[in-house]
Amino acid sequence: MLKEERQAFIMKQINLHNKVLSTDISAMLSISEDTVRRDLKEMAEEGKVLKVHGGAIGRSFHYPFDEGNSVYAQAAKKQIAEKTLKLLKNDMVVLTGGGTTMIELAKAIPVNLRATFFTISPLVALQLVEHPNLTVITIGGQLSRSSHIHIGASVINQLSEIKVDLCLMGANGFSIQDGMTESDWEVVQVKRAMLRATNKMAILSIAEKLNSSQRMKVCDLNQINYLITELEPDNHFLGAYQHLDLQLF
Amino acid sequence: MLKEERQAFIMKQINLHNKVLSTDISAMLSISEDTVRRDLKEMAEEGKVLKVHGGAIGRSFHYPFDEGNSVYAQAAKKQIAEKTLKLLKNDMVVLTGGGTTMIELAKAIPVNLRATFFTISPLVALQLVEHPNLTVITIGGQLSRSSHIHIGASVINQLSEIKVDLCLMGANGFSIQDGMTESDWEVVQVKRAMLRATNKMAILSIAEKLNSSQRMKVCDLNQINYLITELEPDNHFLGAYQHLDLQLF
DNA sequence: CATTACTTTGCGTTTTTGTGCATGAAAGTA
DNA sequence: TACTTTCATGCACAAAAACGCAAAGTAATG
Repeated sequence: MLKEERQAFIMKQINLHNKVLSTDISAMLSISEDTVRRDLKEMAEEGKVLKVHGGAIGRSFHYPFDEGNSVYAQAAKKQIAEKTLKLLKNDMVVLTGGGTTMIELAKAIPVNLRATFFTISPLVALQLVEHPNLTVITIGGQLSRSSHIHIGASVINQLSEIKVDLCLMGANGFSIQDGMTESDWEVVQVKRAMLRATNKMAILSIAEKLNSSQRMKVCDLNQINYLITELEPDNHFLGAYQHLDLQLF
Repeated sequence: MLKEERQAFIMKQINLHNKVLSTDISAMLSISEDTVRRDLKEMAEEGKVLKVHGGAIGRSFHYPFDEGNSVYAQAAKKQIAEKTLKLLKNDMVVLTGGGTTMIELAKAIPVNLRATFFTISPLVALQLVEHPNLTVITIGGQLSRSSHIHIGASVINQLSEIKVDLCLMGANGFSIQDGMTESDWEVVQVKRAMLRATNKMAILSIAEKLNSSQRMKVCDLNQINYLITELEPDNHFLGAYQHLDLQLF
């Protein structure tokens, strides 16, 4: 049997079932597992499949929307993501919100981090689950059309039943006078519930959003433990926040 | 024997079997393998065949993987999606699984449909929420790395609390003998819970997956109300399913 | 017809490629 | 932790390809 035939067969199986086990292919084609593994390795190098322990899975599931890097201030958000990594330790339980900054963080997480992530954002969940050592749990509920996060009573209810080490979220409005603010009532409810579900709260925000306010208050600044921006902590722009009981990154 | 003759013969064999082995041709025509190799090399340079170690394969063989949209059998899946639309009525409550076919369905839903969709797939949820008149509710839980759907006890628990009009899901294995089958135990559990949560069950599957079985059984065919494939209902390939208490589309 | 130039073919040798097996390392699992 | 499965690596062997070369065939020309 030709190598190409075998690989075509494997490809077909993957397209059909989204995954193959080396042992299965080996049995089906009566060839050694070594050969299968070498085929999978080759196909993986060509980008046709994703090799995993025990076999391979299709690549088509690899998140279709993430092409086209049209994220606003992406460079800054990547910087923020890098800084945030310092807060993440092995075996932590983390809760995250949504937003493009959080997506950047999800991408930036090192592959060897072993942790559990709760998230209310399906996008973040899909990004996180690409990491082999993360357990990803989506807090489900009604999906908000505008913010692409889960909202509603069911989300708040589920959040009331967990307690995590660290919560990461973005901020819509953030200022000394008004604390953390939002424009959407539903989102406010969810963020408050997230606040109650965590020991430590970190806000990831580009500096541009600081000193701005929205209509509805989420919480006071004293409830925030960490503030992570793309600026250096001693930047004069952050002056107003440097004396607070709030760690800058 | 003339070179043209030989190459015509080789071409015929390739059209017939999609591949040739150098040794076979050599034996059949009583010429040296070198000559065959040289012929194949020449034909490959003209683009007539694809030369591989051990022989050659038809052009149509290797190509399909590289070209086009990376979703397997997307045309068929779009057809399935179109047919499925007939089952959807305004104000319905629908539950969906995951998979590329379901994504295609989510894309194909008309903008004016007003309905509520529960789904265990974050990808499907994100696609559905683009439609202005749909309410989208994600059944959250642990996100499966391999299938990108939510699995686990929490999912099953949430499913036990809802009752929907129609459930749409894909099938990994589907046959008269074994019913609907899956290869992943967790997925089996979730699918069974989905079955319990719905009044009507529709299976969306490309015909290629019919008459194939996986290791674990989800349910018998009599629990399925609709089977939607890309084929016409009276297609002879579906013969075995035409007499069942199961509506074909 | 003979000569020349060129192409095709087969054969022997060397290189490359593909496959299976053994071993120890790594990853996953109970 | 201990145990099993899977993986990577090196090795041996076989199959196939590439290469050079010589023999045989082909065509053109004087």
